[in-house]
Amino acid sequence: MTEPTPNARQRELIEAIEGIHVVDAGAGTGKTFAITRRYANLLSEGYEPDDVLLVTFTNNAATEMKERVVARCDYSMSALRDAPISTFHSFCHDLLLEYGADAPSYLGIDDQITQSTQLLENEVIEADRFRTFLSQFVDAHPEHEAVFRVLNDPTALLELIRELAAKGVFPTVDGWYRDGAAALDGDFGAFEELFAEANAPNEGANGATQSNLRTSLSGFERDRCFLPDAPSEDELREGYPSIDDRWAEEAFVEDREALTEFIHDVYVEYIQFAVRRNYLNFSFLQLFAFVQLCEDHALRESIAFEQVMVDEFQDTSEIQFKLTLLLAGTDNLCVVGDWKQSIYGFQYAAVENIRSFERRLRAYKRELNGEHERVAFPIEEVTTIPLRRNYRSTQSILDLSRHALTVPATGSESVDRTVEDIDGLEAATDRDHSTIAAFTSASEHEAILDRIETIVGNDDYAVDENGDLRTPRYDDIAVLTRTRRFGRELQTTADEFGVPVAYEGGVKLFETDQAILLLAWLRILADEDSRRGWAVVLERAGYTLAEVEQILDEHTYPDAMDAFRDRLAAMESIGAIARQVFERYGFEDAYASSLVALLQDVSDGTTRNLGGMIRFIERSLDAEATHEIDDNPGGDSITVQTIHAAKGLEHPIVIVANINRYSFPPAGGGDDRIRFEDPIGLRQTKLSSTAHGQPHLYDNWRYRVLSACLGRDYDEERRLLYVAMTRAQDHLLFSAGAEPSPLFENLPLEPESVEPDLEESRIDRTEQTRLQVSIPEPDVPAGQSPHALMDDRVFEDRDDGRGIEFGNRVHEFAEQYADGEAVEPASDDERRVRDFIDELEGELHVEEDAYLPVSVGEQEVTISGVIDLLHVTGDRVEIVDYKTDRTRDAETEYRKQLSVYYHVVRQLYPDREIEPSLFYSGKGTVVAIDPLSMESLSDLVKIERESNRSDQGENPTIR
DNA sequence: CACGAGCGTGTAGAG
DNA sequence: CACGCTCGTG
Repeated sequence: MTEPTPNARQRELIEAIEGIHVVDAGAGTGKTFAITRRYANLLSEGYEPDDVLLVTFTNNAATEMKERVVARCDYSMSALRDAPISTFHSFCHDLLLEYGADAPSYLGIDDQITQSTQLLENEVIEADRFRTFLSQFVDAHPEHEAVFRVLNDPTALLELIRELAAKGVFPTVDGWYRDGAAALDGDFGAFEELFAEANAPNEGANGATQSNLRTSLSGFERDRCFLPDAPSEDELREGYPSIDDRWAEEAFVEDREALTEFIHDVYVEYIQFAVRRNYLNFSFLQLFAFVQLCEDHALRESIAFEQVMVDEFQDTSEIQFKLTLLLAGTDNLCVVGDWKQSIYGFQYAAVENIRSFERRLRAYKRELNGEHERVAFPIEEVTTIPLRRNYRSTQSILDLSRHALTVPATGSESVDRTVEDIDGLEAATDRDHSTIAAFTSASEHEAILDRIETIVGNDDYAVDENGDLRTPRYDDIAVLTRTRRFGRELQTTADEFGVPVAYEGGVKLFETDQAILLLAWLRILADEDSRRGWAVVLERAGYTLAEVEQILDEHTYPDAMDAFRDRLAAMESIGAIARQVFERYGFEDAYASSLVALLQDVSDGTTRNLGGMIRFIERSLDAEATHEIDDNPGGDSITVQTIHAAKGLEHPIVIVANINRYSFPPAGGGDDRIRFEDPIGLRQTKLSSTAHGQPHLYDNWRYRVLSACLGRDYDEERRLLYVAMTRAQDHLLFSAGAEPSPLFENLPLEPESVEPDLEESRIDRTEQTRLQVSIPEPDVPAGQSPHALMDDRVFEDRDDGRGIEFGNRVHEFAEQYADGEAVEPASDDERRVRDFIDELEGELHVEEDAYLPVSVGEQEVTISGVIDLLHVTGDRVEIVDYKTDRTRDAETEYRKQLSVYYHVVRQLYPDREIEPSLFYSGKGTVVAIDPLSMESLSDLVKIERESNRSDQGENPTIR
């Protein structure tokens, strides 16, 4: 894309090099473009890269900025490599390594930050260390027993520490840093206002009705057990239509000394624990950098930048705002953001940082200048530059998106803001060809896929490309979801129907097939839960449930698997084991390599602590840990991602999906028992007491009242919806299921109820480098392996063969050899296999799983098996099954097996000729097989099932 | 008809 | 824990 000419507002920003500027940069208004141009302009005005701090939200954004700056100025990439263009976290990291050795001393902690201090990025590992810390903490502090008993989830405590750190509340060894203690107490004045608001009478048809507060306190005692000092529901709700004002103070004022002490001790001792063990988490990085900059005046003054720019300011936390002020040596400060796109509240982003920029600026300057002048520059003059010209979407999309910010998120919520209060964006294009539509369906996944099939190739959904409209493709479409789960489900359904999908964003790495198999093998190796491990491994190999059970009961594991286990047992490191497992199963993808890297990292590369590793994986599963994985298969596929992941991106056609009750907004909230909330401060929802003789957890009635006043804020949900909508360039669709969310129903749309009909689109048009096979819905179909179809009488009295063991060895060799491993043939048969493989010129796929759905009457049955070798060339695909038989007696039975593979492979490679064949290793001959039709296979399954019904009972289902 | 009480329900996001 | 539904009452 050629760089456009900046518009008037953008030019104002680019050229405004002095003074404080708040850039209110709406979605798609060329923010990154303007920032990079401004940066380049600063350089051309004589600033050195070292004079200019540019803070970005992610490391990727930092790299992109650098690249774009390089394109605009005389500096090279290498000259800018060390320029301060980075995230807050990396900046703090660098600062601490260089100057922060003594930062802990300002909190009264003796240990130093050293060059070997590591940044601990993995949260599961940190949670692990925190648990270790906590158990020794409890032993050392019997006085905290009562508060500790209240905790249900120890990691929630770590979460609380992170929150306090992000809000600038730090402990010192014997108290709180600066005015941290005040924040913990909360602000009664501010609370009183919330109380009054919640307690104001409502207007009914015949005069005043009870206040929201009074309503929500009905059922005050339901499912609860309070201490005897709690008022009864009748006492509390005595007044009408409002409850008595005295309850504000009664509820707010509470003895929280034990709680505060507990949190203080856990907090400060955990910091000590971390520093002593040479690690810091993201939160402590900022905490120590802040403290160092605060206390070391000489350092602060020497670092102070002449120019500071902060991007995505709406997603900064309180501590980051303050860090910004400490790092700015002059009032040449420029923050860029859009409150409407603030969606990281759960990472403690404070939308007020940008919404109330000037108020916070004044408050923080005053606070930081308490006993020493740290922020010397004047802050009186703040210039706001609004960027309103949108280069992404059509006007109709932009007009609709404003409604997202005013839609009630629940049936009863009233939003005190109207569309007119929202600054609208103005489309740069005159063209408005947008289709804006909404649909609901009881089967939402299918309805979405159905709609996608309608869109692709349909000029009603033509998209703009350099000013011309063209026919839409799959890769023009993005499905954006609030929750990751829905995206993953959709991906599964799409695979099933052959709609090409690329899922982008965080992946729950430990829920992938790769990790599940690895975990299974680790369990087998460590002999912990080994039955579970074997079950997974055997099922994966295509054994039916009944077969698996038999093997498990009799411990008659297939020889090849036994041998493989022994091989793994000899491995030195977890990384080697993982690599070996993935190699065996043919996983050469991004998931596998990320897992190897991660596990290597976790185990410090050397130790082979299987039990520890199993627990790490289990806990990661439990914590639903996600990892960013670059797994874009390329090609023409739709994008599925969460709204969070889509931020900053754009797509020609956007489908905002799963706008359903309990999903968007998501239901519930944390059940953390110790919380820190503005303005009530630190609170516990449960109290431990022996009021009735026995120690017992009681509900805290005060918290119950306080939380009723706080209410729930759905602004962030609306902003998420806004972000989703403003990703769309040409067309914007909304989808919901059987129970749409109020967010969906209250948008000015006319939803259409649809009944998806995907029969016709069930054609596989995917052809990807990685072999992917569709696995049908798990609940209906029954599973079989191709061997079940075969008449095994032909195998019974064969003394010509050399037994299953020999066969397995040859297969094992063939697999390893085709994979390029350095293995030597140990028999004539293996030598013949080697020669055969050497002749093949195309791409080889080894041990591929094949799943074939077959309709038998009403039922869907899945036949699964493992293809020994696929040989793929430009125009054909050869399916090879090795046989060590000396005769061809069993060929009619093998034909059934190969037919199953044939139909699976045919779907994967629709444009190529498929050649199923047997390789007889005894003679080195290849025999082509004429595949059976689907109908014949279906009949075979039917016959096989009828003959088995008597002794098998219900057919087992597999997943 | 209007309001309030009682009850069943389902439970994220990401560096 | 807070939604929305249903049922009971004035």
